[in-house]
Amino acid sequence: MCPRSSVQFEEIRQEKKQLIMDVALELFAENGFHATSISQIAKKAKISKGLIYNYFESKNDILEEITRWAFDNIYLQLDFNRDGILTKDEFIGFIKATIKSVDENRQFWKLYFALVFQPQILESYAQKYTDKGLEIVKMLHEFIVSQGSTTPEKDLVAISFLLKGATLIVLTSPHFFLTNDIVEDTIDACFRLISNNKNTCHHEM
Amino acid sequence: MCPRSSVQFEEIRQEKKQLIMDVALELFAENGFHATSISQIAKKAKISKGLIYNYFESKNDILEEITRWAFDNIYLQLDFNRDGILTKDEFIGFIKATIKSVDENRQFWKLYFALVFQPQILESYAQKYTDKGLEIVKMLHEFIVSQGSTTPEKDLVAISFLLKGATLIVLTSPHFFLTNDIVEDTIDACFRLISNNKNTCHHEM
Amino acid sequence: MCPRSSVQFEEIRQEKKQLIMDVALELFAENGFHATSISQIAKKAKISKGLIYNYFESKNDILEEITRWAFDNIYLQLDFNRDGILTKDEFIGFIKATIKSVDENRQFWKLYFALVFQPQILESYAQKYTDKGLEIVKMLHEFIVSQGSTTPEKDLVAISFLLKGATLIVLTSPHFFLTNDIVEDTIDACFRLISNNKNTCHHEM
Amino acid sequence: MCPRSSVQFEEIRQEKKQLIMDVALELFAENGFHATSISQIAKKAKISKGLIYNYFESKNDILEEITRWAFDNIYLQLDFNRDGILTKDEFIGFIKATIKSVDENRQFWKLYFALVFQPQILESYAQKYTDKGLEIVKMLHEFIVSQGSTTPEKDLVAISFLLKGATLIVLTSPHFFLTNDIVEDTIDACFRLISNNKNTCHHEM
DNA sequence: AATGAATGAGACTTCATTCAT
DNA sequence: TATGAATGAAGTCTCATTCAT
Repeated sequence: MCPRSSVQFEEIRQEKKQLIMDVALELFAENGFHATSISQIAKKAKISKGLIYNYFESKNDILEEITRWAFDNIYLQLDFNRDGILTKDEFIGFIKATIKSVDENRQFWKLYFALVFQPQILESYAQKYTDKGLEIVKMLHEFIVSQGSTTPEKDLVAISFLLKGATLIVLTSPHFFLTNDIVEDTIDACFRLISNNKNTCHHEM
Repeated sequence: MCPRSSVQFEEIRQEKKQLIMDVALELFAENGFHATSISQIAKKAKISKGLIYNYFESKNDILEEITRWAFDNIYLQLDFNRDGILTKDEFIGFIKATIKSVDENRQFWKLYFALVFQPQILESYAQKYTDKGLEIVKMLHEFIVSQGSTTPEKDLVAISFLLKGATLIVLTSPHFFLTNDIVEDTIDACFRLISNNKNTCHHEM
Repeated sequence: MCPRSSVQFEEIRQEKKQLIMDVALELFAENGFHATSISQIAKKAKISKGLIYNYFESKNDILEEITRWAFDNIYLQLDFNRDGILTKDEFIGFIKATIKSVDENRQFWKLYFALVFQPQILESYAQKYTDKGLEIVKMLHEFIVSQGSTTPEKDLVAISFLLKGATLIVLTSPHFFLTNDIVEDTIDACFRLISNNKNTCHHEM
Repeated sequence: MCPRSSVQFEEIRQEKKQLIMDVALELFAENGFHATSISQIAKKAKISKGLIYNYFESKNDILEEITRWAFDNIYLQLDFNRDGILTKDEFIGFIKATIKSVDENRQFWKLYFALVFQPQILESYAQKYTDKGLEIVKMLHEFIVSQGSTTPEKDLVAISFLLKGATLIVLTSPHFFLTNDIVEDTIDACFRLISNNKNTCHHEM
């Protein structure tokens, strides 16, 4: 049974690799990168330690591949701006998708925030994340302007905070809030901010 | 050749202990708890590894003491609700103080967020943090109601998100924003949200 | 290039584990548990320190496994009382076996006495040893009675002392006595004590 | 109060030294030499660690001094053979004194046996102990002969075993036996052995 | 005489990684 | 492809000992 000959090798490889990444993501997200050992991953994936090194060069490489994969499959999907201009529905869709993504890919997003706070773990993707972030910001800015806001910069900042805060809450307090409520409240607040500044109030600090 | 007095010893102890905690906080915040070794702390503090164990029972104990200390000296100060009711100025002061605190105690707050995402590292303080958090939420809710908001729950959620998002931005993107701007924009957005529900705008400072 | 079969692995494990236990017993017996380091064991066994932890959970675990093993393979054999009653030959066999066992398993018995004097090192087996000891005492008592002794309690005590003393001498002064002489003298003394109470002497072998 | 000038220094020194030795003996006997730390000794003696090194050169030195002291004050007293010949009463007194000494100096004798089993801890006194032991053996032999034993060698061996076993029991099972009973039984057995061999029985092995 | 802060060697233990099979 | 025994560096922690005061 030992020397297998078949053309499905590549398929098996891909499945094994994905299995390892899935398990590793779960453990990294739950316990942190440094607190997760190769042994743990191997045991949970029900394979040997050695096999992992058949698919990945190092423990760090697992993290990098997870990040690359998640970046392509999760982060990149957060883009509704196909034609460069966001309609109102697209904006709503974007907010909704972002928060739902966090809810559904909890593990990745926990890892994402961990990496944001300890950027030296994985320097290679910092720039990629930043670029994508700027792109989103630009997209939002254009939308706010298109909605007739007279203080688009202020609104952009506030909406960014709102969204960031919302995702954080989804991640850290899932038992306190329903995701749907969070989505609704966030969208609602966004529009109240945009529409409100047509008769904005000034106060100094 | 008299031995040092116990007062002298106590002084030395306090100074050295604080030194270790300062250095450890810096490294924990920068690299994470697990990625920071006792050796690194010792080297950076310019003392021997062994000495650290004269002051702390374990690496975990260092973290606990840092957390305890920071909790008492940083987190607890974020409370302007001395009499149970927040005035408008106190609310503004609270927002301002929160964001400034994050800006000024960047290291602690990075550690705080890391611990939020890996709560198993330090279980002892989770409850304390949660309790404090709930207290703040209650305080904010009362303020929003006192301001005549017709949708206080919605506003509370939105303001919580705003504040959380703002602190996160202060921590992670200090080069993109001026803290003063963040403070101003956050306060501004808060009031726009609250006042928006009344369809009027008459808050002065 | 097939992987080893699990049978092969099991073989390797058993051999290596026994090697470590043999070496550790030797060093524990010679230098004491606390004075023996994992490094010493590894060096003497010609393996790496790390490998030891592939087989044992801790240094204490090595001691426990040695003790468990020795208990089953050495201590438990000191029982000739298969049917609950000791014949004269069985008694002689028991004395002989006990002393020979000490002579042949010098290392274990040195460790045994060390543990008797520092019971806190290994609390798990104290009870087991005690139970076995009481069983032996009971067996001896019955034998002495069966031999018609008029002072079985006195004889039991004396014979216990004799045997304990004999084993101690075998352990500590092997160069002063021949084991065979010790065996003979001990048996001789036992019977002299028993028969003395009857003022007769008629035991053959 | 610091620079004291007095002639009682030497007295204080002796008292302190004895205090340290007492505490150290207690801990060594209870936990073993290696498992006892200088810190423990200092704490239990209510002095500082540093002070110990004012009186002893090293941890090993403490052990040596304890052993020297105990040898002179405990072990050496086990000698009733003032004039080279042991009377019957002196023999009884010797047995009694030996067992009582073990009972009363439990800590030292536990340490003694620990050192017997791990002689490399303290090589300097091994010879001294051995010499003393041989002297006692010689004394006993002469007594046995003087009592008219026809098999003095056999008796000597048996009595040695008896005594060794008795001391061991006193040390390890103090709750099972009354020391007085042990003394009585041991003396009784000794004389039964000596007197019995006037009509000894032969059996082969 | 007395203190305890400070050191550094070395203890136990973990773990990423290699390698023979 | 797959295994897990094996390694060795590095981590946490302990402790005998030194030393300034």
